[in-house]
Amino acid sequence: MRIPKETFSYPYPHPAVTTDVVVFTIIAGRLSTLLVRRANPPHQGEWALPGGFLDIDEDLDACAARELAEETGLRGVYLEQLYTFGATHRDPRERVISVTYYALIPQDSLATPRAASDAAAVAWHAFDALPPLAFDHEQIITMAHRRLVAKLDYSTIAFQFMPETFTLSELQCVYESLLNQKLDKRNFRKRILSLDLIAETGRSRRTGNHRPAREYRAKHPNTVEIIK
Amino acid sequence: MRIPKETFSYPYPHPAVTTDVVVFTIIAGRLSTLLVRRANPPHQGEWALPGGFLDIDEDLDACAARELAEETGLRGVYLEQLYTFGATHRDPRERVISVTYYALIPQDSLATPRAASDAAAVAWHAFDALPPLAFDHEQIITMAHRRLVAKLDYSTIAFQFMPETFTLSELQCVYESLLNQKLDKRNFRKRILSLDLIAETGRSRRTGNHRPAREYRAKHPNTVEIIK
DNA sequence: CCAAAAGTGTTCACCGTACACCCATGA
DNA sequence: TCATGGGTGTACGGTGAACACTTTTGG
Repeated sequence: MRIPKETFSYPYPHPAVTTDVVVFTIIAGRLSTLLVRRANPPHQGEWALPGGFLDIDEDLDACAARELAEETGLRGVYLEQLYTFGATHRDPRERVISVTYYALIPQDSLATPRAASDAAAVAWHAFDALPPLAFDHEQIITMAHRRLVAKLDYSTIAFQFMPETFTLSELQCVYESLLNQKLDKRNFRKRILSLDLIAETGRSRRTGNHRPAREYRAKHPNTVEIIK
Repeated sequence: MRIPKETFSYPYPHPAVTTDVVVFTIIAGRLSTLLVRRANPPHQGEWALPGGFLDIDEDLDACAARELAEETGLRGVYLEQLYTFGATHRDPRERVISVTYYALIPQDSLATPRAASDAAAVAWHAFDALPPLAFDHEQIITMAHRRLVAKLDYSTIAFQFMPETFTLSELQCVYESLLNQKLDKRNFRKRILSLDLIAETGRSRRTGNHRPAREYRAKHPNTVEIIK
């Protein structure tokens, strides 16, 4: 028995629209990205960005947030539109316009990626050891990384990688991972504290055979401020 | 006699995709934007950004460049993707995703805007005296302006407003229009010359009852460099 | 008492800012 | 000779970069 398929008709051709999300976090001190292994053609078996088709009555931001939630279970994280990719043959099936986003999630958060229906697997990959990627997704990740690094020194975007409480050494470690260089401890602390954006919790962290570190929290955890 | 209309069908609904372009220039020392008066509903008779539907086999950048050329006759000008707007009811006809761009064209260039088929009129409007705009186009222009101003102090984007040759006073005037504040002449010249991005042509401009100004040209007229 | 990371100040070079007068030309 | 915009140098303060030792804890 054949079920008659519903179709949607237009007087001129329409492209498909998707959102794809570059999800960054820091795992064991290394910048990492969430990738899904494609279950279906095209590019079956290759790694790709999480993403999917826009529902016809869904806002773009909502679509990206939904894709992110489906893959990681996380809600309320930092999500920002990156760029829109629309080269004519970037997807062999049909014309696809991809509105891309990037998301930052706190380091070592219990983000347990779960494979969605159309993915064979989901996994974190270190940014400096990415596998070959489907479609134009390598280009997208490269652009996301450049944007992230650029925002480091005129915004407080790095705080989005921190859990509720953290130490200055942990924060410095995040900056060092992103910039891929060592920073001077005294200058770093001076600069961060002068921003007046974090406060001591009064507690301290004991994490080994050494002096405990003071614990801090962001004063405005849900906002990214532009500096200067 | 009825001509049978061709239609295009899809198994799930597709949004329409347009590009809209915020065209900036400087006219008589004032930042100005190109607007078209809509000939058809919706928002008939209101001012809107130039733009139109993406051809199914046309790259996004090409679509924006084509719209720009159709309205102004200009080719090869600076064009950069701005943001993608896709709120569900931003267009009452159907779901429309707008990939927006902004363009910068040299001041007082002979850009003779000509009304395209779907526009009743085309005109330059001073940025600080814009009329009410159709759709969400005011929001788009506001974002374009913020981006432009932000890029002023970490890139050489302002050179895109200059014709082939120009004087330092003209360049300073462009900065002052965009920043909406007066700048110190000596500091401005020192800063610009230290970038080593412009060269004297050897000629000078005589434009009144006063000392003629030295004429300069950009060393790399078609590139926007990031400073620092 | 030893190992390991936390915490702390000063010096210097460079850059952005403030500021006022002479120059070349046309009328 | 006068009106008009073109063209020039210096002094100061603030910010970013370089740099080494003491403190606190657990084992």
